[in-house]
Amino acid sequence: MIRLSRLADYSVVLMTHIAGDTGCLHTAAAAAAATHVPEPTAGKILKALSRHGLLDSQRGINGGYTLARAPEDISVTEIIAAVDGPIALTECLDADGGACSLETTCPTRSGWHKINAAIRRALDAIALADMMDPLAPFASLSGPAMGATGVFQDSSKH
Amino acid sequence: MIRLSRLADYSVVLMTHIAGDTGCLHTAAAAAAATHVPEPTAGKILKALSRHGLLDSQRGINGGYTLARAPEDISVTEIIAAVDGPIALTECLDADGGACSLETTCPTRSGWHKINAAIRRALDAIALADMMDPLAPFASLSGPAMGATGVFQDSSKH
DNA sequence: GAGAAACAGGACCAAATTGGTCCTCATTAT
DNA sequence: ATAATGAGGACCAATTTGGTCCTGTTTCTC
Repeated sequence: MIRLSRLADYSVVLMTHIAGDTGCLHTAAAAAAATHVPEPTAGKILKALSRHGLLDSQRGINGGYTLARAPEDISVTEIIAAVDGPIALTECLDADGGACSLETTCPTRSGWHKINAAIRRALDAIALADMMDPLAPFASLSGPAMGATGVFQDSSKH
Repeated sequence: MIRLSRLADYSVVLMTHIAGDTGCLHTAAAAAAATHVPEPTAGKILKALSRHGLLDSQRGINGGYTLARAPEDISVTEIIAAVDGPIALTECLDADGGACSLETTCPTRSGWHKINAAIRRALDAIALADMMDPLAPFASLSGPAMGATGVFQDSSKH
């Protein structure tokens, strides 16, 4: 129903892997092997992440990648956006939002904006660090107000 | 970054249109014309919505569609799911979740589950009625707890 | 009872997007 | 100097999406 691109998925997996061992460099080949992401694709993703400032890269022999920031300071949104471009649930929400011919009449547009913002915020609040620790997921987010909404509490069905 | 299919977008627009005039039947052709959705595609979508119990259909001459329930009782999630299938942000979250070869080792899987649930809940909470009234968007949701989180408050950037 | 208008369901095709591959260049340590 | 590694971009293949069409079936009107 809502689809995240495979590249975006890969990029989070790769970032999580690299975050799992900070302090040493990870080559593209090694990261690909560890995560089972096809190597050329992993290379492509890592380049993109580096270009967007989420990874620091070191060239030359013995080069590789490290996290540019602490895992707590990297949001899932940033990772996905680096690979896939910015959030846009529907076409008319894209960048300049000009393409939609229904612009003036479309009664749902403002509704989509709200939904878009809601999802963006949900993802913004999740840091790479939260993806790494399956036992205490999103504990850092569960302040009193947040916890009360239930939005971040996993459904028992899952 | 996160993409909703065009069909899903159309389906919400169509539902909103029909919800705008309950009590009279809307033919596929008329709804298509009013919303500027290509007619054959609109027909396809309306059939799907009807099949999933979101619309009631009346056959024969003078036939058409009406809402099966009140706009307040139809969630955006249902509409999208009727057209696109159930939410699944990443492949490994799909139905039986068997396809992912990293299943046992993948450190991000539980993280995705959480994100998936969060987004699902955000959408579940939004009813068709909320899409129709751009001036008081999601007012019904803004109970004290919900309002406090800010999740549903539109960013000022938008 | 016949015909027209509308939905039901599914087959099918075209095109856009995605994602994967490869090639060449730049950088750096040994 | 050479080998290993990242940077960047061109390119191709295939999946997915979305749009069209055709053949029923139902029901109202004349």
